[in-house]
Amino acid sequence: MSRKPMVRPGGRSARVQASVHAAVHELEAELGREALTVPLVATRAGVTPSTIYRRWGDLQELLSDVAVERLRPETAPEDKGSLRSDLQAWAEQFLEEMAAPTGRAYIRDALLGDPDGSNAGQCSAYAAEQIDVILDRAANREETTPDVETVLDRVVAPMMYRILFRPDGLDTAYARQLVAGLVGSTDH
Amino acid sequence: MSRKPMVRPGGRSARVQASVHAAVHELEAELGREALTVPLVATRAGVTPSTIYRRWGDLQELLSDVAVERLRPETAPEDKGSLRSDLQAWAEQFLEEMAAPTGRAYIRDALLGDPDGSNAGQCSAYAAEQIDVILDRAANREETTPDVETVLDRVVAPMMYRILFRPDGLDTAYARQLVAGLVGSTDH
DNA sequence: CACCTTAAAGCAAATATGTTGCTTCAAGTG
DNA sequence: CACTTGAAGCAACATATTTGCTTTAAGGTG
Repeated sequence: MSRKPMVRPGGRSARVQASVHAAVHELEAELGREALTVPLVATRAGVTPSTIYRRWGDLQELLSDVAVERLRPETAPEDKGSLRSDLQAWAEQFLEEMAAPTGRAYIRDALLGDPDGSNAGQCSAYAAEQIDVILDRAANREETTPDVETVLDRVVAPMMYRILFRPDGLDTAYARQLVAGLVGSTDH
Repeated sequence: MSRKPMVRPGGRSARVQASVHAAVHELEAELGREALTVPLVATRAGVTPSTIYRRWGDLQELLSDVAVERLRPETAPEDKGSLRSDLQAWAEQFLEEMAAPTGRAYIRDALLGDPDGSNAGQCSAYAAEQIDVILDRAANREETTPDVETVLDRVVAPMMYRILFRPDGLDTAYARQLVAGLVGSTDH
């Protein structure tokens, strides 16, 4: 981790980090992502620009941090009673969130200001965690389950690919179809 | 297409575009991608910075253009005699090129400076074209073939996902395995 | 082939952003 | 309650970006 926080918790650094993140959120909401600049964020956060430059390097790395924070899932995936329906529900929600303009912007930001790939890795880890929960549940029900890597390849990757490279005509049916293709061919 | 060329071909604009692109290539080779700035590129290209700002908007959009140009495949995929071996050879080469540091940088650039997604779409279109050639050939041999979308989902997307989100431990075996999984389950 | 028309390029001044050395502050340590 | 130390503030400086206006040359017209 190049320049990341590693904050003395509770101290001044922590307060600065919090107010900078908050400023980004506010300004994104008020002016839109395009209008953000480091000096602007700094002013809103009540901090000098050089503080931001020294801690984050540049706007992209800051936005990348904020984006990853926002991409962290907030709730465990819902229990729908079977592997297939759990996965479908999760995939549909994932696609809905990520394919929306806001979601796409966060993904791009997370990827962009990420010299060493750690933020991108974090995003993938979040998805893997959620899938893990679903697969564990299925295993406890004695269902046959694919492994996490396979779900990433067959469900998450295609959705992400389309979100990033071919953003048109994505809908929840696509997510269902991917899951059906996987679970259908796995548990015969 | 927001601000793109739309050049009177052969005219001054075309020369400027060519010399700017050339300058980017030279400077990337000499100083590395990190060191590029608009004024630097402008000077090398023998052009004023405002020309670049007006035509491309900013450095990222310029680099995105250049990156897409470089991601264009140069040769048709090799004919290895069967769908499976054609796809495996193509996928291996694709993964090798794209997972290398240079390739990763181009993909990132292409995605990043791409407000409307047209450059990213172009990348995907390149892959689709190559796959199309392979599938046509296979169809002429009377092989059973998946459609292009399926190959994108099952082969290209997983490779891209890992390149972008989990760049570690990628090798050509992974590409082979993806193709085997697809062709195995398709032409039984 | 001279003469318009019109995008696009050049130029330069004004503005905004990013960088750096040095000073000051305050959280944790003995 | 000093003392140490990483992080923040400040200010001067260096670069990069934007903008209004002028000039150039490509392509069309009579």
